[in-house]
Formats: sequence, C-alpha cells, structure tokens
Amino acid sequence: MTPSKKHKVSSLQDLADIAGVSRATVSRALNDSPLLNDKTKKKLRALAQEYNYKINQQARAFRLRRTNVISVVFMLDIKSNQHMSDPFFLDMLGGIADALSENDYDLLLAHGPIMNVLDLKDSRVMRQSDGVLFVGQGEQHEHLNELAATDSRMVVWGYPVPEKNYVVVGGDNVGGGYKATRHLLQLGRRRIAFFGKTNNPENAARHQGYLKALSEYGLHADHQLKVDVPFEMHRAREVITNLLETKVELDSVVCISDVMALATLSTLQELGRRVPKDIAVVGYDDISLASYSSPQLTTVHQNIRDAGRILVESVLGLIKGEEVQDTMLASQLIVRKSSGTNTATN
Amino acid sequence: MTPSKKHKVSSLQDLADIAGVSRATVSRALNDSPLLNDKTKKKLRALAQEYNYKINQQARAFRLRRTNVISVVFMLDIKSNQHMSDPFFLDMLGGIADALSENDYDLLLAHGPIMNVLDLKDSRVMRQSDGVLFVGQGEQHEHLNELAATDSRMVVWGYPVPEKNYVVVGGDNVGGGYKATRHLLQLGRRRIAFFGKTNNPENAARHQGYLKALSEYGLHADHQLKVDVPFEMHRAREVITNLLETKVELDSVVCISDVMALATLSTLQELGRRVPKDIAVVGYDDISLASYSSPQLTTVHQNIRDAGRILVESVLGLIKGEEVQDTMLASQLIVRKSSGTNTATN
DNA sequence: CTGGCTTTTAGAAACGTTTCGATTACGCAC
DNA sequence: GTGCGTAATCGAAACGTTTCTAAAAGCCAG
Repeated sequence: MTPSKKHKVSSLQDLADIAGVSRATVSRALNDSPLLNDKTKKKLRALAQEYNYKINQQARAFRLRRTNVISVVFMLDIKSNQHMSDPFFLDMLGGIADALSENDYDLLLAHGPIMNVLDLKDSRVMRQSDGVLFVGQGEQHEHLNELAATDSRMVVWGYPVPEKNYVVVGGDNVGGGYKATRHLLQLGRRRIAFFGKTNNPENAARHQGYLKALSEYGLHADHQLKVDVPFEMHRAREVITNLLETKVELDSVVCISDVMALATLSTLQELGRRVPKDIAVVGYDDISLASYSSPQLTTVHQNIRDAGRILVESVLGLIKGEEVQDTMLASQLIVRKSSGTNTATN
Repeated sequence: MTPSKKHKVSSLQDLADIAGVSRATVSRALNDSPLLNDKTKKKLRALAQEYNYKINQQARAFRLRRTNVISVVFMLDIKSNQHMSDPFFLDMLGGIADALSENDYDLLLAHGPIMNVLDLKDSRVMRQSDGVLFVGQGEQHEHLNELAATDSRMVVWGYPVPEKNYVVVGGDNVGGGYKATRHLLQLGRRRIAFFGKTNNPENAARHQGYLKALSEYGLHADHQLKVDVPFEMHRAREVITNLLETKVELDSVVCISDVMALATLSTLQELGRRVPKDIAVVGYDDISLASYSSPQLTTVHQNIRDAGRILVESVLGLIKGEEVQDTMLASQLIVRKSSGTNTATN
C-alpha cells in the first residue's frame, strides 16, 4: 500500500544512484532548474516520491545561507507590567504567521520581555533567521536604530519616529486617537480622560490625536485627566479608584488599549458608575473580546490581517534587496451600543 | 572602542589561522571539550571575542543533525470557529516560550488551523525542529497516534485517551469540571447547563466531571441543558438567546472556556438576566481577562507556566532518549465575587 | 638520556546540498 | 559519415562544523 522502500534513501546521492544519474541532476530536478528537460525532471520527481525522499533542510539552509525563517519579537512594556496575554499580540501573531506560511516561511518566536534589543544582536534569533519583525517599539527606539545599522533586514510595527533608519509599518495612531476622542466630543462629552502610558511612540501618537480633537473643540487638556494606568488589573483598579475619589470631574475615557478599557469598564461598574451613561469608555485595537463585554466596547479598529501581510511583505522585500517604504494602515472607529448593533464610522 | 577587526573572521579556520592552531582545537575550545587544557581554551575564547567571531548555526545544525528548535502546533477547533485569539493560547505559548528559552531552545510556530495533522508529517515544521508540541488534540487523536508511530519526539497537551501512544501533559479536566459544577451545587443551584462542544477529549473529560458532580447530588443530566455553543460571538449570542426563549429552566452555566463564559455573561446581561443572581456562570482557564469582567468570573485555574515547563521538559526528555511519563496538573477553582475579593478553594 | 606513558594538538574525513566548469550526447547540415 | 553547434548531464569543489584517528609533545622513572 505505502510506496515500497527497498532502500533507505536519505540523500540526493542515494536517489541519484538508483536513477543512474548524478546528484547534480537530481538536485536540479527537485529545484525545477531550466537546465534539465522536462522528461528527466518528471522521472526523478516521481522517483523521489516513490522512495519518500525528503530533502535535508539543514544541509540546504547551510549551503544556501538561507533558512526560510523569520523571527518575530514582541516588545512588551515591562515597567507597566504589560504581559503578552494581551490578545492584540495573538491577533498580530496569527496575521504574521498566516502571511509567512503563504510565502513558505516559518516563524521563530522570540519571547519577551527584552530589556535591551541590542542583546539580541548575536543571538540565534537574529542569526538563525533571514529577517526579523519587531512588534512595537517600546522605549527602545534608539536601540532599534542601532540594531538597524548593522542588520538591515528588520521591520518594525509601530510609529515612524523622525530619525529612524528602519522600516516601519503601523496604524494611523494619530488618526485613531483623534477619532476616538472626536466621537466622545460629538456625543457631548467634555471631560475626557486619557488612560495609559505614552512612553512609546505609538501611544504618544494616539495621545497627540486626542489633543488634536480637544483643540478642535476649543478645549485644552487637563493634566489631571491624563492617567498612567498600569496593565495589571488590581493596580489599574487602584489607580482608577483613586482618581474618582479625588473628585476630578470626568465624563468619559479614551484608553490606550482594549485590555485597559475592559479593566476600566469593570472597575467603573464595580464602583457604581453607569457605563456609558455616567462615564463613556472607548478602547483601542478591537480585540475580539471587545464585543464580549457588557456594554460592548466602542473601539478603534486596525486591520491586523493586513498588518501581518504588509509586515511580511516588507521584510521579504528587504531580503530580496528591494527598496521598502513605510506603510500606514487606516484606523477605523467601531461604535458599539449595548443593543448589540455594530456600526463603523470614519 | 569596539574590538579591532583586523581581518574578517567568518569561520573556525580563520580564527585557527590567527591563533596558529588547527580548527579542531578552536572548535573544542568553544565547545568546552575536556580534551583541551584550560589555558588554551581561555586564550582561544578571548580571541573569538576579540574578533567578534560567531559560530555559524546553520553549519552546526547541519553537522550535528540538531537544530535546537522545538515546533509548537495549536490544534484549533475549526468547525466551531475557535480562532487563535483565545488568550488561553497566548498564555500557553508564553509559558512554552519561556521554558524553551531557559533550555536554550528556540520556538518555531506552526499556525493552524490544521485540517489533518498528518499533512505536517514531512513539513519543515516537523523536520526543521528537534521535537514538536501539540496544544490540544481537537478531533484528531487518531491522526496524532499515527504521527507518533513514525515520529516519537512529540508531546501533546490534552487528555490521555486510552489507546494513545504519544506522551500527554494536561490539566485535571475531570476534576476541573467536577469542581466547577459542585461549586454551583453547593450554592443551591440545581438547573446547571453545560456550554460547549465535547468533541475533543479535554472537553469531554470536563463534561464527565460535570456529570459526576450532578450524580453525587442525585441529579441526572438534562440533555436540554447541554448546549453546543459556538465560539463566534454573534453565533453564540444567537444560540443562547434561542435557549432562553425555549423556556428551559436554567439557574447556572458551566462553560468550556473563559472566552465562552464571557460571551455568555455578556449575552445574559443584554437579555436582562442578572448574573449571578438569576443565572450564575463559571468559566475555565482563568485567563487574565476573566478578572476584567463585571462581575468577575469564577473559573477553573490551571497553572499554565507549569504546563509550559512540563511540556518542554517532556519533549526534551524524549529527545535525550529518556522514558517520559504523562503528567496531570491540578485544577483549582477560583471563586470570584463582584466585590473583587478572590478566593481559592479545592 | 632513553623509553614509555599521558596529555595535548593536528590532520582529515564526513555531513548533504548547490553550482561552476567540463564533458558527453544529440540533431542537423553538408 | 563527418563536423559542428546546442542541449543535457556529469564530476568536483565548496559551504563550516564536529569528531575520529593519528601524531607530537611533555613528563617521569630508570
């Protein structure tokens, strides 16, 4: 039933011996070289199939100096205790993984937290793969820049800071922050808080969008309304509780991520505030769990599948030696009401 | 400032030439071979450092027939539209990644959904790595068994079904399902539903625990209360809404996962049921977002970090040729009340 | 100083692939 | 049938490592 395995075939040479050709010929047949005529190719491929011969990938990688592997590094914010369990990362990872596999590349995961990106410089992560994708910049823009100086086959998900010399793919963070804030303003809210650290370029850009919307409405930012809410649930709860106790006036919140928005939502409800009646909450990322909360979360959506595809295309482009441009993906506000009906606006 | 790079050193031979020794000696120095005396080792290592020489991992992998890479495959349930964004997977992935990096291994991610595990047989995923971890069995126990017949360096997270011939690490699913259900029974609930498909061994075991608890209280299961709730939010909503409209009596729910529990929670609240007063909900997995809901979710916790560590230890054991036993990790019920105080019970 | 032992280093082969330059086979015109 | 140009295949080298076997060096007793 299974193909006969008369001999144990474990190298091109074995197969060549059986076929009575040289191993160069077999190699060419399997790599579809134009130097071989079709009949020979077909014959040899059939033979390979019959003997269940599979090429030795290690030997191939060695010889070709190419692994067909891309590393992915997640830049977590350690200080504010963001851990990898933010579903946004998983969505991103899935998008990247799909795009890679479509291009016949594998994904090597470098798990954080990474204190200093430069430590990666000579690690297997960098040298065992053909290119690297960084998800997020954290506070390490300078280090990333330095790394890019020696190894150019890297692409970063984040925000294009001015003096960078690496390729960036990112969402429209300014626009996203702006739309989220404008939405609240249009609903008549005026005391809009901003929750989350702005210690990395992406978040800073979102905050910039927030400021822009405020100023369009002739408001200026109240520094009491900008709060560094940590990612850890119980600490977030603490901070928010404190804030409300200080009697700072507050009718809505723009959050740096959906996870933070969900923490906020839960805390507010426990403290007896009605959401969105007393305090409205807007998130960022549109993780699938954002629609699982009650009320469902209004949030800023970025197309993560596109992001993954473009990140992959960009790094593969670099590998091929192409000129690669930065990309900015659109951000879209998803307005959800507790009724369960979804609307998208711009 | 940086170490002088007089020559470009790109192989052992180059370094050997500089040092005036053979490349065998350099290789031994870097691999800490007992055949070399310490002085020579020290000298050569210093030289390697000075010239910033880094060993060629591809060549090494080729020569040693060992990659120091472990593949991880997530077995998603495609039919019920479970996608990878379940944070449980990310927690698991993080645990595995940490344990691997402690052992100086890298992680190759095989992204699902995989229709048939046997398709992986000759893929790079299997052959480019030293071993494979499967997270979940899905409905593919038979295929996994078949795969294990040809390649024994695999470990599966799941439930030890009787005729298996692969190593299994898993939580105490029967116990978990039992504790969740008993908790509700102790609170006086009697009409306890079970939400989720039992088409894979893990979930089936949880359901078995559910039945066990019921029978201890002299109840037998009402088939109307066992509901195949899909993972997709809007479909879950539909199914739950339908269930409630049929006027089936119902005072609580045991869910197959936290994600499903969150969907249930949200739907019930939108339909005007009070949770937990009218209907209590218990989840499974203890994802970090389980404490972000309102009310916070009571759930069954499994120590994912331990799980990752044991999975990794098991597969590395297999690689070393050791005899590896199955492992079952304890499950712990985490009781959360909306007050925000957490309690653990057994 | 020599012989024999142990410790240290060298030389060479091997892993399986791709590819360059060389050789053979083929088809066609004369 | 010979010569020639082109198409198809072959042989050998190379990639960088590890490790086996052999050789050299060092040490000590006599």
